[in-house]
Amino acid sequence: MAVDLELTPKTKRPAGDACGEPVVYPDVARDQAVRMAALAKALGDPVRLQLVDVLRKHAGEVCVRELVPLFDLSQPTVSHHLKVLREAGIVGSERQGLWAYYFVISDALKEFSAWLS
Amino acid sequence: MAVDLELTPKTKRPAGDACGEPVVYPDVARDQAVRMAALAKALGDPVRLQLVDVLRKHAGEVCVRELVPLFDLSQPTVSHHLKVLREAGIVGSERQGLWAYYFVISDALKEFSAWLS
DNA sequence: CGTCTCTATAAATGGCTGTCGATCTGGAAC
DNA sequence: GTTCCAGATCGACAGCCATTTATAGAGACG
Repeated sequence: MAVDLELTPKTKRPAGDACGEPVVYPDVARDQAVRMAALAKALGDPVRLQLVDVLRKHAGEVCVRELVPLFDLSQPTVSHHLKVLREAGIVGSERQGLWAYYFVISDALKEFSAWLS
Repeated sequence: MAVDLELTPKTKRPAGDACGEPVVYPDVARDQAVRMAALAKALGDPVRLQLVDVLRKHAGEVCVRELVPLFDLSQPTVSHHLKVLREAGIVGSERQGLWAYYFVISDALKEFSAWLS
């Protein structure tokens, strides 16, 4: 799950030696880094992180109207944050009549979580 | 490790019932959300995520001069990203003579990683 | 039909961010 | 000393972001 870079030989500098030629590794995972950074970016806001937290604990049970008063924000702002999470693939939503129920997509954070561990 | 919100009773709506009164939980962890979101934000850039990855694998072995050519970026930009990571508490640096060696602070991502799992 | 409720979108805005070139600092080597 | 080198900082600029108010859309209900 490591994110390798666009380097090549994977030599190791002798311990005492100073900083010299770039020690370079093959570019295996620039796109992986882009994927995971996109997830991290979506989680990089306290509101969205709390949204994900509450949705993980109450998947499919919470409608937007219940989420709004949890934050000192207007309804459109909460809707905006939910949209960011949706576009990041972290949450999904299901509309039932007048209400929209959100839930965390279970495997969305798997790759990122594994890398982080 | 859950991030609770500024809610109170922790009632659960009957399953069939529609979206009604806000179901509210005690505000236990707004600051925790702020902390973790700051970490996520710092990781929310592919360059920084790759920096953390390479530093995790080569802690204290890599100087900035070796990091720069890994990215299609100028030295000041890489230095800027390292600063962001430093201010987020994710990496530290030690200056040895002319070179600066960076390393990932081991416990920095622990809380976030645990929440994510 | 009209009206009310819940949610999403639009437009505007102030602030933050990623990037660069140029410059500064401090140590090494001559 | 002077010169060179690694790294950090500065100033500027373009693009993105979080927020708000206002509005639109879609379904329930009378």
